[in-house]
Amino acid sequence: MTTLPSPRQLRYLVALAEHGHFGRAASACAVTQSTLSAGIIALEQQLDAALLERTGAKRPVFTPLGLEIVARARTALSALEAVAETAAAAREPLSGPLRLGIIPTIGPFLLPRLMPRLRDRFPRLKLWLREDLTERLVEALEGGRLDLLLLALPCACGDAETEPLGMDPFLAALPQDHRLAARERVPIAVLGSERLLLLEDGHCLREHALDACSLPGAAAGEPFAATSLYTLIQMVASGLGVTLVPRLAVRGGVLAGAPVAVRPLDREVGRTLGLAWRARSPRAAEFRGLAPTIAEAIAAE
Amino acid sequence: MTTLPSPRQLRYLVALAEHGHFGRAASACAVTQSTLSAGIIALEQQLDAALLERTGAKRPVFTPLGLEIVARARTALSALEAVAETAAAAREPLSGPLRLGIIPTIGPFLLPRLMPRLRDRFPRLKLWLREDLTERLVEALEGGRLDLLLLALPCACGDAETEPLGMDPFLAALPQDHRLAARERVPIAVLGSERLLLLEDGHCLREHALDACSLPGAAAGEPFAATSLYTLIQMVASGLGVTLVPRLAVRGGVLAGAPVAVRPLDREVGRTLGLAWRARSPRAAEFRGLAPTIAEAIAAE
DNA sequence: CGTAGTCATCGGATCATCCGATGGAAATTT
DNA sequence: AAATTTCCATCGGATGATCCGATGACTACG
Repeated sequence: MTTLPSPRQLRYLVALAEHGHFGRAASACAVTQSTLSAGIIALEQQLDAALLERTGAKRPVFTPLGLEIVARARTALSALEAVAETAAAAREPLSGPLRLGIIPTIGPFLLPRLMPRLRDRFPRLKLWLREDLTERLVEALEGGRLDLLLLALPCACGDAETEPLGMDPFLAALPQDHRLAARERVPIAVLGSERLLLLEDGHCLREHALDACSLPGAAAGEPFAATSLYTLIQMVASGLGVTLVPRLAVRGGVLAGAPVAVRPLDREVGRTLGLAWRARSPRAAEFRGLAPTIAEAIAAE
Repeated sequence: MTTLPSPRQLRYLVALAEHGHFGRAASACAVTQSTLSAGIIALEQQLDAALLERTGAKRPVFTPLGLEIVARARTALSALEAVAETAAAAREPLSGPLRLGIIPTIGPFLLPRLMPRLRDRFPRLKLWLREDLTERLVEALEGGRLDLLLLALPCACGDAETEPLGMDPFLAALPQDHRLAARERVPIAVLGSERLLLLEDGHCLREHALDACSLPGAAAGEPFAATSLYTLIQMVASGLGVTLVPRLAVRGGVLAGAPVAVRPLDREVGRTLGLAWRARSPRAAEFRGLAPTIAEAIAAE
């Protein structure tokens, strides 16, 4: 059985790598510079490895091995944190800080109904919200800067674990005087011959809507891409074309009195909303426990 | 910044889970029972979590949370070990114990040429060999019981990292008096109408050979599956049918004087031999350094 | 009722870690 | 060129964590 490096010393090393300065790294660890310096030296002795180039340079310079060790130290430290977090999560589930990422085509429309429910059922939960495109949210999730994502499935979310929450059907949004507005339901087939407006690239809603209509991506005229669902609706109201909006957004008030008619499609298509989290997160069980409440908010009128 | 659990106490906990007995776990950790007991209690207090059911039972019983914590403690400990191992590997690369798994259609034929080369170039390397089917080797690799695999690609080796070492072409093996033995090269197309003998299920060589001939798996008569390349050759010698053998095995002496003719095929097909290791292994760089030597042994006459 | 087995607790010794002060080298200023 | 500043390494002494051996408490079993 080999002797394991001390987590404290690993923390010193990681802090030193982050700050590039003994003194600042020391105060970040709430110890004196001498302690941190001695800790690094002791670590180098225990590992029998040169981590820093001791050339008397102004700033500490890491050897290649040193950088490698720093990377492994980071993962070891977060694995240790996971032990403590698992215990903390079991102590009082669904409490404490939770960093939630939401895509822009869900957030503004769902949160007004979701937040009161969450405050009601999990009063000790402290939600930190961040709204961004799927791709960036997934990056932040994998980087550990977010704990949980609320987005539209399927998505390229790597090795994250996902849980579907419910269907969000698409509705056709038309200018009020459009000839199709007279019909009870809009056939998907005719959309291909209309001027179909979409969100700009990067919004998953764009791809999901095209998929739903079985249209190729190129069919969408690029100059008419909107930057948000609100502006998209305004464009429809101006008679520039038609679009698909998620029912969630309509219920969330995206129309806001604009002269736009929404009609169901002749075949129910839509997107599936879902949660995503790091598969190895100590709080995975908690997140699953959150799902019913969110699903309820999605299904609510 | 949260307070991290002590690795020592985590080790106590894991040992207790493994031995199910305070005294034996303690001696496994080279401490007294009292130390281990106190360590577990201190860990429970620091985590503020009940890990054991303290019912005065004969054997320690873990709570569900306790088992979860044990699992996370294991990964945290191995992450810490990885730090130390990275330093050790950098100190003297390609030395120390290396647990190598090899599939049966490579091992007996390559090792006689490989081992002297390894002893020559890496005299401090201590090889532990295990021969088994691909599937079990991959299991052992992921379970940490093996460090490195030598097998035929492509294989379902999960998230392991692989490095190709070289091509091992297939040759047709025929009874010496077989009519095809008179030809310089054997056309792949005619093999479908011959009685094709293969290794039994589980050997990757079986699938790779069928793939090479673009034959469906069902085409192989099950009653004629052999358990090793040696017995397969004996079956060919007895006139039961024909087969494909890797050139590596022929050069390794699999024929052993049997009345069997080997002929190249009309199109060069074969399998790719390669190495596989856990992507996060601290010794990944070492393993890559091993590849040229093995490739040389494969390519050698 | 006594014995064996097992885990928890206690007192005292030991060792790792920490801090403040100081040393010494390089960069910067005067 | 000398003085000053900045920065990292080292030292001595205080503190706290960890360890051990002995002992206590509980259960199981004959």
